[in-house]
Amino acid sequence: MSVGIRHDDLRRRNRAMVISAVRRAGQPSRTEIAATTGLSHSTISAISADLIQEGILTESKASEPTALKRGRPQIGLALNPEAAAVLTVVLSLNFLSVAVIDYAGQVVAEEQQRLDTLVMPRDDLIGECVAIVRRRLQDPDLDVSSVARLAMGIQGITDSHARAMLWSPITPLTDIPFADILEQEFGIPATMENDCNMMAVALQWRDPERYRDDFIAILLSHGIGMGLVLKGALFTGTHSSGGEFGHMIHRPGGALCRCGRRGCVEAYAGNYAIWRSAMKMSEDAEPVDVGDADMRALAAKAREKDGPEREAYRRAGEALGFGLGSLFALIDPAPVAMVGVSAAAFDLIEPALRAAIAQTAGGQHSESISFDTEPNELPLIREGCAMRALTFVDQEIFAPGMQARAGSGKNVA
Amino acid sequence: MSVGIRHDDLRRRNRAMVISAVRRAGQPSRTEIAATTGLSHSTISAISADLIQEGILTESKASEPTALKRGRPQIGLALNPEAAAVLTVVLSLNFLSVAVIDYAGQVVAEEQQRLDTLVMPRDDLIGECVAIVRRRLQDPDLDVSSVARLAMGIQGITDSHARAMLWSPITPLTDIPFADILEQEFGIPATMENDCNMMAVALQWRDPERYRDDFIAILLSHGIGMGLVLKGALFTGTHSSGGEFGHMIHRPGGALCRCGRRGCVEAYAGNYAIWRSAMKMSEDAEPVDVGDADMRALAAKAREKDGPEREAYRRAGEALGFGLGSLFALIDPAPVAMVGVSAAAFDLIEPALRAAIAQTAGGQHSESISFDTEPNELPLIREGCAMRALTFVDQEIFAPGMQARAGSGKNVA
DNA sequence: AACATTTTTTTCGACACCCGCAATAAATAA
DNA sequence: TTATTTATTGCGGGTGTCGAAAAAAATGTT
Repeated sequence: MSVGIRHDDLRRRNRAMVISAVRRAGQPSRTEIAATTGLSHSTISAISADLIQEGILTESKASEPTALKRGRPQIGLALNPEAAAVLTVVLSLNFLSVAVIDYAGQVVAEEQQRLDTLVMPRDDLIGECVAIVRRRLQDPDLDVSSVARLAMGIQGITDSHARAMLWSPITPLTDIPFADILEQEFGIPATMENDCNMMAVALQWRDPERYRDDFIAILLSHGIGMGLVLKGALFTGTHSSGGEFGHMIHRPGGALCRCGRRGCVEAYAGNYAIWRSAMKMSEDAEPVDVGDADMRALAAKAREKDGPEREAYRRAGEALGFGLGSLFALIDPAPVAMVGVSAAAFDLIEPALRAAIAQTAGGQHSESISFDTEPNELPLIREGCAMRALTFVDQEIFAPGMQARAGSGKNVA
Repeated sequence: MSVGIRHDDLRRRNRAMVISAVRRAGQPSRTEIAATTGLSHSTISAISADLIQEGILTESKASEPTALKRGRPQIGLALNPEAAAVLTVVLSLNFLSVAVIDYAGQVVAEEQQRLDTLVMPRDDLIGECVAIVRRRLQDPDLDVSSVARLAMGIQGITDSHARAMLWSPITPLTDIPFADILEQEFGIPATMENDCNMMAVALQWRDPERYRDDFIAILLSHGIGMGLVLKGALFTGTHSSGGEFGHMIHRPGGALCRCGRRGCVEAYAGNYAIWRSAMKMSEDAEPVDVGDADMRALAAKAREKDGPEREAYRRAGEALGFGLGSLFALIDPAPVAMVGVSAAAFDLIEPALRAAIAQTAGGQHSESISFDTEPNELPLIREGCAMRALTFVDQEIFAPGMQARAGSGKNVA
């Protein structure tokens, strides 16, 4: 049922491709773009002339350090920062932050706020989110009409269309259609993204060498989350955001998980599980939230001497290793980024993880699987939301389907 | 790095789309094709005139039963059976079969053969495969030059480019580049496909209502295999054929698996595992191949009275249930087809499977997950290979990139 | 300093493709 | 026999891309 390609789609797609090439490459010349896209110079010339005229791209002659070559110097093309703006909202445990980002990807304003997400009633939680966005949009330095997209990120499960939060560990509330709420409130298209997916998106932009076609981002925090990129594209479930790595089964009928079930990977490797194990509490003990400082202290103790703390990290590593082994059986091994506060304790986790993965089919060449760590997840999530929103603007607003293109070309420098 | 769309790609893609629409719909009229593809009537008219002229499609006025409508009757378009042919090779335990299929998908010739795959030396195994293909190609009824593609299917792991068998349970041999071998021998493009992937492809063609965008085909046989379709496309690993569901970890350090590791799903749910368990053998006992007749007898005994046989199936169901639960945590639930000899014993497996999956995050609405069974996998594998090869011909040969189109239009009726 | 060389970018003419609309074809209903 | 309905084809127009040539903008050379 895939649909045919019309003649006008052609221009649309090639426009999108040029924009995307510029966003990826920074300041490519027309010749470079022609090379990477495979289109002819004439076409690139025509499209970029359009884009410059519409104020989406600018010519940046500022490429002095090139020189030293014969021939006419290349003219770098860059994204016009004033072409549009996007706004990100990241909601995490007891913490809310927003940022305004210009079209070139630079943060131009931000605001953060503490709040008790675990106990707030539904209307308050929604209200605070709406209020902080409104404050940013009312900033006199900001041209509201240029804000073309809102992207919200949250820890937990979202639906596969990125419209609503279905479930989250940071609140007992469920099924909040944040995307619809924000759209109705501000009249700006919005999405509700899963935090780990956004981490993966951000990594892809930060380090495209390492994180390109296939890789995994795992959040080691209160819960265990995963963002998965396969064949260059973000992998999502068929109904939800999917990739609930933390709730793959490690030991059938095993330790109590925060999700209410038993034996999930998270029930051995989540912060609360490590804590519970280190404190020699029962595996049936109710999960509790553990502060980052406490986790760091726990890791320090585990490094100091062998004892229940070290054993707790060992068990976490084992659960993660067998879980990754099962995952790798499905998708083949890929580079892994460990993100979050417990990623700072990865030295304690890694030996058991590697030992476990080596016992699985997916870990055939376990020594060659490489792990990278990044203790702070929030900047990654924000960055991912920003890039998600910006690429939406690139594709859907600046290379629109069949809508009138009038009105989108604005803010000419 | 995705490449731009050139002007000539346009026609190519739309040609491919028309062919694909005809293959899917059977005998659609030009108007129907225009509707499903979204292209204009003029375009469809022009493209189908080309395709008819080249002998790829034919007009089949044979649609008498339509009638009863006013207006000019539709002219059905059909694939010209003589436009090309493909050849499938299915290699399974002690069994080799080939079939020649015409462009419309009808089997025109087949041949089968027993052989001792487990003990054959490398050259003999390859030699037998080549020989049986050669015999079919030398059939005087067949125009060799019309054979446009070979597709071979094998139980086991293949590489992600469908070129080579990497590992298979039917032989101790590894890394046989069957695709290259066949191509060199016969000068016809070939692929080496994973059996379960082909089962999934076949199901998608057989019952597109049920098996469309997202579904799972699981082979319950000597080993446990899986073919996975996500968002309408066959899912493969990044390096191998992937989807080694049978080697996800059910119980860390548990029963001995045929792969040499411990605790895999297959070590509880493969035929040998069920047999081992029913015979009250140790979980460390070396896996043995069990005949289909023995498995059917075992299932009969399990149905008759409660005992170790029934318990063995229960355990298999549990392993499959927890495995599916972990899988569903990643991709969300989807319809499942159980294929293979033990699928005929699914009545014995299902209760424990459902009980297990209900204990997992992926089994949230476990009662709504539906299972279908199909005891005979070989026809499915062959069908999948055939469709794979035919769609390749559709896309790469009859809607070629920039190659000269001369020489592909042949066999005009 | 003038001219040659190199490389990038733009311009121009040609060609291919798709679309919309009108015309034609082929049936049924009145 | 004529009107109506539906399917298919033909034609003119518009748009997009490509290739080749020209123009532009630098460095090297004499």
